[in-house]
Amino acid sequence: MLQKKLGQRIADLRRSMKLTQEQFAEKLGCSVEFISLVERGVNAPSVAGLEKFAKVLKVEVRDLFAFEERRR
Amino acid sequence: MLQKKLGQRIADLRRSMKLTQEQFAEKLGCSVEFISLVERGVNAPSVAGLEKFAKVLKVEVRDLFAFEERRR
DNA sequence: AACACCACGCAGCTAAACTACGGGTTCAGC
DNA sequence: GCTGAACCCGTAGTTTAGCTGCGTGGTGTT
Repeated sequence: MLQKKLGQRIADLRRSMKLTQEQFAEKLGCSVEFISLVERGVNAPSVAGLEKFAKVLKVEVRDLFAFEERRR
Repeated sequence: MLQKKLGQRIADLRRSMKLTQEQFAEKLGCSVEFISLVERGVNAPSVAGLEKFAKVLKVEVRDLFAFEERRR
């Protein structure tokens, strides 16, 4: 379930950067297929991978999990 | 590098809950050795693992990465 | 028609997540 | 100065899942 939300979040961030999955994959140095898996929540990147994702998306790692309740 | 900080953070949270590594492992349903590896930054838990860690530590997943610069 | 973007299944490799055992250190208390 | 609790750390092993590649097919747009 976490993976699904994480994927959604990543897809949203990618789109907000106006990147296609292919361009995103190139910047990340990984395959397009993997991006697809991650965004659909089938797979989740490793912690090392999260670091790369965050870097390309220009956010902090913890922001990738910022879908959790926006309390306060 | 991320793993090291993550491990530190997890160790801190565990101690603040007054748990030994052994008690922590039991609650998590994993081995003590793995806890040690994670806290020292040798290994990082999978995303599914992060979910469990967060649950036991009673924090959100993103709080596990809340060591990043407290800027602004 | 053709192309861009993406979902999705299948099959595979390999790195790393995770376990088990055993020895060694530090520190507190008795 | 022994004992036990809590932890580090090395080695070696199993299994999972992170990640790739290829191929198909769908939708929308020009």
